[in-house]
Amino acid sequence: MTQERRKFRREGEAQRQGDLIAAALDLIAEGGPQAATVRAIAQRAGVTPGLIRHYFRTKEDLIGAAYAQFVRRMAEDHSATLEGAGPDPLARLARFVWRALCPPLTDSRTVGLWAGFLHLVRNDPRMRNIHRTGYLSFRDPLESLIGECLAATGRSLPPRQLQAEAIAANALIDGLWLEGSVLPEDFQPDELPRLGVEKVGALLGLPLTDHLEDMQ
Amino acid sequence: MTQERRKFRREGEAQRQGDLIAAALDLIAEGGPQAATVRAIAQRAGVTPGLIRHYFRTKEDLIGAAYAQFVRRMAEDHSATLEGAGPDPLARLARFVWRALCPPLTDSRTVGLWAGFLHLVRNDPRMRNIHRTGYLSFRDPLESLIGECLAATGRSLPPRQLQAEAIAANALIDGLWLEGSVLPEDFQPDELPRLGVEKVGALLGLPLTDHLEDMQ
DNA sequence: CCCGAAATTATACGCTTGCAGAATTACCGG
DNA sequence: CCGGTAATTCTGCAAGCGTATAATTTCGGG
Repeated sequence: MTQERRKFRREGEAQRQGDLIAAALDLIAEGGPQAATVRAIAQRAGVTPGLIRHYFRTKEDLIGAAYAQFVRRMAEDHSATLEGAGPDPLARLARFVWRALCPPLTDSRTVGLWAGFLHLVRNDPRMRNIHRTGYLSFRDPLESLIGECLAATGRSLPPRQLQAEAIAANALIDGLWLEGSVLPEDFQPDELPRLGVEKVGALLGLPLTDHLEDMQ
Repeated sequence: MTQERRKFRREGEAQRQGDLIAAALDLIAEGGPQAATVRAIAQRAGVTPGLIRHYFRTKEDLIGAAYAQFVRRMAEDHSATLEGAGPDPLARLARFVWRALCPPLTDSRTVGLWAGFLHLVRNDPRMRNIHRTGYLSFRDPLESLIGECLAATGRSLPPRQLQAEAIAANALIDGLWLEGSVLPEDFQPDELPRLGVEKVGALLGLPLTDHLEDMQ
């Protein structure tokens, strides 16, 4: 009884690469890099292991491509949240903070990916650059928004102090993001984004809570 | 030529377990869980792989013990920082925040361990409990300190709002801890703890910066 | 001084891993 | 409808993994 060869369909390069990257990200998010074996990735992508080497020179290349996509998606998703917002800087800042603390940015998958990639990022300068790009693409818009808000309320700061405000606000968001993602059952729905908007406002002395109704 | 057996010295159980745990933590901090193989741990501890199974029933047990020690050390180190402080609640809170953002709590090793353990913590309820213990042993004292400070300045909050303040302050500290640990070259020495004390003060409306001279 | 218990090493096994190359199959252009 | 191309599967390999167990060495007590 010769068992027959598995049937398959041909797909384009972009499709298959996308499938493989998505599978790798899923596995890393759930179980860390150790869970993303060549065989597991292939199985989740619905192909056989050998195909990976047809689209990526090595497994490390695939992981690198996956990280790049992860960072790019995060940045795109979040910068897109400002498009629907009006012109009022305070409303825009409130929305920016709120959205940073909602899914998909705040969920266990994201922090799982973040932690899973940390050591790869640390030990590979190429990945380190990808990381920095993503970090700044989050902090820079935040700094601009804060600057606009302060200017709108009559205050304005020298660049260095403005940057410090952005770092602190960003840290507050990051910390809430971290806690909410790691211990999700400790927070009620909306508690985290609400807390974020409220406390970033307190940090900067801005009445952000006035814009809470616009959310959700 | 029969190559001779390796010489060795007998050590007590505590000593060897400690060595093995330390070796495992080193490896996880540097390269994540995947770097902490039985053979690598043994080599770094200066013994042969078989010995691990003499002191730990399984590798998973060793990793669990390592995580427990890591969490315990962090909590001990940090709660010890309050012992040298005076009775003034404001000074105590300032010191608490300052110390949380200095080495050894803020360094790349700590965040490396934190990230390395994340997925193990997620998927193992026993480790999850260890984690929660450590997290609360940090947040609870913070909440008490904030309560004392607010009481001392005449304000006092219902428990629920006090807890929210503690969560936010803790998040701010966590976020700064994260950023400082991941991108250490982006911050000058003392910039991070100084920022932390200043911004936690801003968050709570407390004059914490008055106590900055006592640090260092 | 030596003997027994326990600490430590050595060896081996079955399994998984990433990678390589040959074999096969699906699909497109004629 | 058919042939060529390349997308995909299949098989195999060497290395590394955690674990099990037997063989040795150390060292304190008689």
